[in-house]
Amino acid sequence: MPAALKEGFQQKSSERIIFLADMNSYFATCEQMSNPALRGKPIGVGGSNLSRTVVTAASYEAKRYGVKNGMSVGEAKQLCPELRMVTGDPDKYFDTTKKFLKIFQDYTPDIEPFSIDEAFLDLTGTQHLLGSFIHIAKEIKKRIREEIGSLFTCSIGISYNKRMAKLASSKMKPDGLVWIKREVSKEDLIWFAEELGTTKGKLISTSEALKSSKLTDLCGIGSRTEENLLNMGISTIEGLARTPVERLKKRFGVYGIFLYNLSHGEDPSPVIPYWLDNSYKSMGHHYTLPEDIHDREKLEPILLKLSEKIGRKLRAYGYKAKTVHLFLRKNDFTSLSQQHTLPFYTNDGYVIYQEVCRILDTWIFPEAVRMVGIQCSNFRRNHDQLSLLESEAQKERLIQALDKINNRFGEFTVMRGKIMDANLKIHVGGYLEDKSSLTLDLL
DNA sequence: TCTGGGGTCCTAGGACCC
DNA sequence: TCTGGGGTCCTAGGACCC
Repeated sequence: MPAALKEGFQQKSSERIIFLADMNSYFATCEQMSNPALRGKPIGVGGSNLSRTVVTAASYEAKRYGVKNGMSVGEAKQLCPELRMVTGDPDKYFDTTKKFLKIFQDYTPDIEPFSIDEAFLDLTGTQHLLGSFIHIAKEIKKRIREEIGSLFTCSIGISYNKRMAKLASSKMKPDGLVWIKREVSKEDLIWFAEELGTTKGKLISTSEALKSSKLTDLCGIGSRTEENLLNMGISTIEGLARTPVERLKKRFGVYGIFLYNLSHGEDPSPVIPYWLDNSYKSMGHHYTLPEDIHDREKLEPILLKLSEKIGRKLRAYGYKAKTVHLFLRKNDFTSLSQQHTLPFYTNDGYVIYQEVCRILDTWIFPEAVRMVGIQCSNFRRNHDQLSLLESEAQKERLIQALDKINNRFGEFTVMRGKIMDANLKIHVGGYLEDKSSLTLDLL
């Protein structure tokens, strides 16, 4: 092996090196780690109401039966009768996410979390410091197993831009290590095999990778765009790549240029480190009702609960919001949706709730509601912790007190009277609608 | 087999201001 | 009284991701 090759590929100096690390069957593995009884078993993680949910994440044991993420529980159980459904616990997953991001930090500060279970790493220019990229990828895999949990595996895709790295990571699941390079020589293949050792992985060229992929395998092309392309007579990535960019621009606008680039394996978008942009643009909660609701009175306590939850999240992250968005899904899957912008910013769940009610006032209440969602947007950073007005200040102090209690004892230890009426959760206490006085009735 | 819950970005049209 | 054009804010809706 020539010494020059040992150093790695002859990358053009302008070429970037991007990793996408994707945790495999993430939620399911988190559940199997925290509950040994679930290990080695086909499980699915779903929403709070397991009869009206979909499988958010299936364990690999379940995937072997053909269970896929996004499948309804009924369908999944047909494929795999012994499938065990577990209600998801976002806080638990988020804690684990923080752990693997911390591992990544040892290799580069340029980390862009892409979702709760995957992140882009820009390793451009770090090779001489850290050794070959294959070595880094192998080490990351090893450390995740050793430091976070033996069941955790991740697929790592390496390429010269984000979307190709993403495609690479999807080419071998679970636990794969795939590099997509513009061109692959015989020497490259030999070097790669040697570096890889016993680790599962492969090296493929861009053209090979694109040829073996469907349009929707590319991150950024969903079913609607696929349909639209099909109507234009484009059914493959090759077909898309042959289409004049002008035609795509005419049909899709700016998005057309993105599609054109994508079909050629190009994606100029930078890795944006989390420390440059960790801001939220919106926060919300959706809730699929255990049973359809037919009248407004039954829905109100749930709306209040969702509003309070958003308020707490806004406060936790130091935001105030100005726009409130209400969304109802009827049992026939049509929906009602409206947004209102307030003349001021708020992080008070009750204010959000009141605005939701004002929207509701303008609607004829549907016959049967299946799902309800509230979303807040139009944020401002909440620098002034306490308002100047004394009544406002009092309200804010109360909210802070509630937050403290909730943070200590878990969500909804303290709830407003109305939430208790809803009988949604075991309640320990409540406080009166008169927000100037805090009354805790501890049972 | 009836389809969850958390987000992101973009476009287009209307209101309003200067 | 009529008119143009730019900028911003707001709402609705559509697409995408995991």
